Amino acid sequence: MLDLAILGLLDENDLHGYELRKRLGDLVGLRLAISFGSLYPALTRLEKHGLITAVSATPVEAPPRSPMSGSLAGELAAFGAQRRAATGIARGTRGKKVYGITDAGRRRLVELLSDPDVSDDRAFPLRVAFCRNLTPADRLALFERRRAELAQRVEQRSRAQSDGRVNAYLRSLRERDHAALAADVAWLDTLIASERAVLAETDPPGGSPT
Amino acid sequence: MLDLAILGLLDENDLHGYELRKRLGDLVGLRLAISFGSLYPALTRLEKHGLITAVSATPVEAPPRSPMSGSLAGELAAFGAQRRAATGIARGTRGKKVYGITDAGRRRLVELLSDPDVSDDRAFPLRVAFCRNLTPADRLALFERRRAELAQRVEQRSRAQSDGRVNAYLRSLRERDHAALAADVAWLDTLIASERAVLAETDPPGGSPT
DNA sequence: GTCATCATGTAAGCCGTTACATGATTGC
DNA sequence: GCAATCATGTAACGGCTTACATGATGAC
Repeated sequence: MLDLAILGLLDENDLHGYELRKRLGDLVGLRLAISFGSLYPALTRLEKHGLITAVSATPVEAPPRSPMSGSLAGELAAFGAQRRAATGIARGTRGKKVYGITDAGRRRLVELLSDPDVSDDRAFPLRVAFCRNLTPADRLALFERRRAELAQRVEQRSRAQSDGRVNAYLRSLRERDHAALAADVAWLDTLIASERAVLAETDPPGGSPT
Repeated sequence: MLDLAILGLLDENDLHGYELRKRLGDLVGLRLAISFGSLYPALTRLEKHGLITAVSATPVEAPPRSPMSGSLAGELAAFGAQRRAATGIARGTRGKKVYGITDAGRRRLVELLSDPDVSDDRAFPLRVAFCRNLTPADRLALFERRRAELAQRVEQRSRAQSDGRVNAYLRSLRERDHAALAADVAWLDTLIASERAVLAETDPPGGSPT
């Protein structure tokens, strides 16, 4: 799951570990605040496997680093950054290790997104977050598999539900659970519908008459 | 979390490990299919700590083990539990290790239910499932703490949300996330309301005027 | 010059998993 | 007798956490 998150984010931007973690935090809300203790080893591992690579320079965008965006301070900081670059102390090459994704990494990302197993509730939102890397058809397949998975869970629940000894809290809990599942299915239905629309648009409207 | 589940279930019924696991499965739907590899060591540990104890006999209820239930079979099993060798049918004393909760275990259960930290999304449903072991006031406090936690998450989301570069999938994901949170808050509100009603009933309707 | 923040990393440990090993009971 | 299920356990490992250690940079 961590791999997916890292590859997905690096596919959008070159980033260093610290920044990567921040992005993860507000990516989906997602309750996904990975700790450094797992992030850095993961980065090292991915680099060793050739899926990402350390690119020494340019943190991608002009980093608006501090809230006190007073133009004076900002320009001073920018000036300092250049000076330091000139003198070889440049922030961006020294302490920081900026990573970028490789072609192999991109392939791996698609592979992770295409995994037929959609039962992991934590990972699925991540896969949706980065699913722009899939073809419309594969995206559709992903959503439909997930929908089937959830539908199956609904069915399972309704089967096992009828044991007599349930107190009010248990019942309430089950109702909540059921409602959440139903909402998720409905959400997937909207995703599926819009993906079908995209596919219909891409295909010749007349269709291919065999 | 496992401890909570085990103690909660054993507080309802004496059970052996195998059965315990099955109950966990359909307790809340809850995506909580604990494996034996963690269940049995946990039982051993809890027993060592005196929170549960092995009670050799009586699987609690007449176990409707096979479709050919019939009161006869049930009574034979109950009988056999005491004098097993007589019929050779009873499977309730030999291989099985039936556990029951101790007073210390019950205290521990209440302690776990009362833990002020309500941020664990997996554990919270379990706590609701067993919250009948709390006083109405403590139950109310539990629900309210959880509501506050979720409200805080909502707030957090709405703050971090406004970074420009979000594609359609990310946006959809966030909407889903937000809807799920809102639904959960609404659910807690119903729990809170009904708990308040209980408290109002218990308290003298005149209240204590100060 | 000192403190907060940014930044990277290691070590130990927790909590759970899968895989493996064993054996009793029952149906056929 | 043999297979399926019930039942208990151990061993190895996985993924992530917390705590710890280190150091650079920038604000004041």
